[in-house]
Amino acid sequence: MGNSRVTVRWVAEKAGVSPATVSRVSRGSTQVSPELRDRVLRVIEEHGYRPSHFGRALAEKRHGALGLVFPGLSGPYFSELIQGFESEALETGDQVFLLASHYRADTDAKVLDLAARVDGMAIHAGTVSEAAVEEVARQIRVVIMAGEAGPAQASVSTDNSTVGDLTRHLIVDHGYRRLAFVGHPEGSPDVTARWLAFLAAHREAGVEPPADPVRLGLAQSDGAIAARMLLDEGRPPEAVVCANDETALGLTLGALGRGLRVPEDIAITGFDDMPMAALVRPGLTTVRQPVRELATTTARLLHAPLTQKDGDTVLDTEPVLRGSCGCPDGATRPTARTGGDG
Amino acid sequence: MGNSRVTVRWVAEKAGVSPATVSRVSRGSTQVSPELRDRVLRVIEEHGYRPSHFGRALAEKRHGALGLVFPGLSGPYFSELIQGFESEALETGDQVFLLASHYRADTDAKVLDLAARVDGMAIHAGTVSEAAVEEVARQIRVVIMAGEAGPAQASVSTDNSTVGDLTRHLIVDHGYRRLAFVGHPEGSPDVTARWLAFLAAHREAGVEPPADPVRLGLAQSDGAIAARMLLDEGRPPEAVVCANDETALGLTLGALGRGLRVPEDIAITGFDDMPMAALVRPGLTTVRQPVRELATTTARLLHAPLTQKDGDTVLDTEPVLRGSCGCPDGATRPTARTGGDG
DNA sequence: TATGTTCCTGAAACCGGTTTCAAGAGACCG
DNA sequence: CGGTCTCTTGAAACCGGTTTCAGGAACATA
Repeated sequence: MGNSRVTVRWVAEKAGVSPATVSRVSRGSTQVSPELRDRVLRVIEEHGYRPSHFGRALAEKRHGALGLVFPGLSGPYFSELIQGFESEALETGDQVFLLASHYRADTDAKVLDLAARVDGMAIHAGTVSEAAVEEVARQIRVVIMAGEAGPAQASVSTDNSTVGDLTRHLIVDHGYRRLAFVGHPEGSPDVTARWLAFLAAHREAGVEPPADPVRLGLAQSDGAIAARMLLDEGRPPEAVVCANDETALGLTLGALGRGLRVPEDIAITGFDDMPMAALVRPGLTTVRQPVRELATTTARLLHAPLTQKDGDTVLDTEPVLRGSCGCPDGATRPTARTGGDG
Repeated sequence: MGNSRVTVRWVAEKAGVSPATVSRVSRGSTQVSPELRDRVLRVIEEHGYRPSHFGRALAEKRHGALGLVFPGLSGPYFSELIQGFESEALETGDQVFLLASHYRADTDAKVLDLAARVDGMAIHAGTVSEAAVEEVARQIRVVIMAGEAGPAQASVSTDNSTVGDLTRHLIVDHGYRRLAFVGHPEGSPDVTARWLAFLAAHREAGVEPPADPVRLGLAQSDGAIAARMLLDEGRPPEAVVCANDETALGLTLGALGRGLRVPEDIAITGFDDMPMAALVRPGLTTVRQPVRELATTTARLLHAPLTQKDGDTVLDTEPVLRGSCGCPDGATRPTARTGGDG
């Protein structure tokens, strides 16, 4: 029934009206008399007429769709990101098209292709080349998530400096001196900022930081690999700051599986405050970031008028102290930047 | 530069040719003389002309895109699924549009909307209502992944009966008598089949199965919740068969965090053989399924001619024995269905 | 009755591509 | 030199909607 044979003109003829009237009925315009409306609706119903997306988009000069580009889908971070973005797009009746780069080389081409099918695009920082972003921004509105934007785009990100607070907490409040950092600073702007905050906190506290981070990805399996690298060698660190919760949990699993105790033998922290962080024992000390707000803000910016000056929005984050850093499993705030009270 | 102002006709006038010629050049037809081709290419290059997706799709009556619908993005299973699907679609020059349902109620509407923008759609079983699938199948070609298809669609799935082999292995080879199953059979056809295989193996071995499964989702956090439900009560099971690796790892984390040993205090198995399964200690006993092949087969079916009789494809799976069930951490095959050799 | 409003409707143009078809130019053949 | 064939090119139709614009009917007002 719902065949592609049925077009406006076909329905029009069948109902004995003009294509204009069919169009008006199908878009719900009030400018049609009740009798004609009924007649048209009956034909539409009976033959399962659905306006072609082709024709409508061409005539309206808009797709009614937004693009969302991000690196991969491991874990709840992107899941939350996507859900937030979609719920906001729902408000404006837009469809969302997802594009996961998987860090593949042909991502730029796909993004360009996608740009021809959507009205605006949100791009997670670090997934697409700068040149491709510029090119897309030339055609449609672009917002960068979790990173800085070029002059032509807006951006929304979260405050990564809280990793510095967490690091200070480990050094000052718990007295750890030999820390490690798991994450690949060159891999994404977020990790870069977290690594720099980690270093800055060491400098401030007068403690020698590790020469290099443990350069691994953000998946849980990377945390398991980190466990092998850090725990199977001579002298494990006292505390490990992970770039996100995923790796922190992978590392925890590796430590426990090796018979180590957390935090007595090794303290571990993450970033994101994903649901698992509160469910594991001991609870994972981490940083809570408003992922959903990041997504909804981005979606809203994509709908703002093009003329508006956007600038870069930075959302607040906060430390969440649980058992894995050595705190009792009820959270408190870490030592403030100006002075320490143990 | 790359303004939307530049259309075929505009470029044509600028280059002193007809729109037909511009179209021919832009699609790479050989039926154009070198001089004209050069002239047109120069104008295209200079003004950044990009054929409107609207117009092209309307004229060609195809979108050059496939839809992929699945419930969520937790973990590597869907990541692998998506990558496999995309790599196959790349072969045919198709764009892939992802739609994650997140088990939300408005998924049917989104799927219908998506159906108007793609040439074919792969739908992961259990994400969309039967009625919506039928409706979509009426408009475009549909393939069901990981579940059974209605009469109008094809399907590709993997063999879940291997969970029975694994269960038998736990009962016969390791002598466990009190087993639990973590997963929600009503949630997806895959879990249904795994739960039934779990029950069948009990019946076959003459061992009393648990009255009910532990009805939880497929995320790692569900495994952590299962740990709370199974381990904090009076009498924990000797072995737990989890519906997938994610939950198995969440459960493992919960068990280790409570000071239990795996497999001495509790044996645990999963399904998927994701990368983490081999990285944790002890290694996770699980079932390997060809997720990538599942995806590529699906994508290929979407391109097959519409007239072809499709039927349902079932891909093989195999058990992978590691330390978490009690085996030594080098894998062997479990007891065959006909007889046991301990 | 003449005039002015308001409301409804359809003809036609338009969105931006592709493709068919026929015409014109030039090459080849007898 | 006339006829046929091949190659290149542009005019025009087409894909399936939306929207402008003007005409006609019904109704109100003077």
